[in-house]
Amino acid sequence: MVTFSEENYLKAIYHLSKHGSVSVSTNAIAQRMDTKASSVTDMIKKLSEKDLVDYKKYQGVSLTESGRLTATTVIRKHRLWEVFLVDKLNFSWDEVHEVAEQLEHIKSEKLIDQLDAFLEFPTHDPHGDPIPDKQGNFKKTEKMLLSQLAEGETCICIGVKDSSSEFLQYLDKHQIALGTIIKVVSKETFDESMTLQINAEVLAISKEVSNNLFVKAN
Amino acid sequence: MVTFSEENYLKAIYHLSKHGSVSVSTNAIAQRMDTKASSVTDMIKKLSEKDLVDYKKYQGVSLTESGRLTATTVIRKHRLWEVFLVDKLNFSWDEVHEVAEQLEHIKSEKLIDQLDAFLEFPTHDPHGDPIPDKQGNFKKTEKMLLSQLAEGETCICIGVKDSSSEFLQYLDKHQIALGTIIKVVSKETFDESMTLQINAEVLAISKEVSNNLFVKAN
DNA sequence: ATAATTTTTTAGACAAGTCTAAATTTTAAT
DNA sequence: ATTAAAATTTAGACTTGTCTAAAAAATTAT
Repeated sequence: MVTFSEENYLKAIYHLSKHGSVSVSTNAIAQRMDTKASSVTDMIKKLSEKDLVDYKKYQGVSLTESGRLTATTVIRKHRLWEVFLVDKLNFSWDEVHEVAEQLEHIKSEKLIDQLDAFLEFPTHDPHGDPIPDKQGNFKKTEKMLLSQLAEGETCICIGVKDSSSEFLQYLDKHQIALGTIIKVVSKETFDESMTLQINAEVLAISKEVSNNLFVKAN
Repeated sequence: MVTFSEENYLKAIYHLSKHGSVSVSTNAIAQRMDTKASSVTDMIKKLSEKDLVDYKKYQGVSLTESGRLTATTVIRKHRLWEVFLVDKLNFSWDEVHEVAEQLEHIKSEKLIDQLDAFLEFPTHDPHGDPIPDKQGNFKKTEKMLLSQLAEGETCICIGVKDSSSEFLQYLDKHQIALGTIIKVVSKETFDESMTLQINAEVLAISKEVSNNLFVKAN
């Protein structure tokens, strides 16, 4: 039995860890969940006890396979309910979040399976975020160059085409690493330059950069 | 802010007190909620503090107007969700309760208003129980048992008294569902059996069946 | 490399909701 | 009207999830 609170922590860890890959700091979780670091430590211990996260003191946490599945199931439920609220109950896209935060914790596999069918197996929620399947898989998004993205799209850095040390140093300097989430804020047509948002920072890049960075669309 | 637990207590008190009129004993609540009398006393104090019940030590509790409205709102939500589960998500009558017990606590006035409209303002849940309006008023129901009808009368199936899965499966097998129109073709006095017309079919039933099917005379 | 700062954890506390066991009040029985 | 039985409440404890304040570890800066 996973409690509401535990589900919320797992969801937060999932989001902070870019789909459960990297490990997440106590403070990051506390900030995201608007709670205290000490509360996070307490909860992490419980999650660890239940084998939902891997945890070593002072080393941050990461989701176990079981924790990841729990998190994606909650996200799946949240997004399916959002579709329901918008498509069937005439909610506007900005009203759904609060209610979906409650509905996502309802426990019934049949409920969510039937809801999925009733909504005709939607692939994205009203905010455009993808809805994972029952196994927690998001539809395969393939490797592409950053330059291929359109304005507003978000992606994850998964590699470089040019692996010269100059380029790598450039990336390092601008805090772009493997797993970094990059959002394309704007894109100029005439020189193919872009403005990116990386964490809280804004960065302008040339086409030489965007043509040499492999990303995975979100 | 009323908690899930408080809502469950108010609902129990409402049901035990026949629509909030008479006062209810601690033990009766404990028995219905499958909890201990001491826990009930503790909770009653909290509810009394919040002016949801009137309470004098050793004298039992009764709902205040505010408590009654909270209780009927929960019952309204429960029953609307049951209709949703059966009508839209293909749940059978006997599967809905557990899930509705969770859904009834979701807090959103808009959600329940829109759900009501989406379901086209149902007056009864799948068990034939009436759905109160927003003010907590139940529509005067002419609900009766099929066995009370005379030969030649027609009615609409609105619910079951016996909700065992055996009975529900029997009904299912013979194409009797919510909203099914039933005509009493003949009625035997000696064993109270009946012959019904359902759609184009004719069906003979025993008094065990007619005594457990709620209908609304047409 | 040591000191200063930040992050994380621990210790101890609190509210909600529950429990057991004991005390108190009410009700029923003689 | 007393006594026995039943119902109810109190007292003290436990769990979950949170907090503050202090201690410990890790990181950063000098």
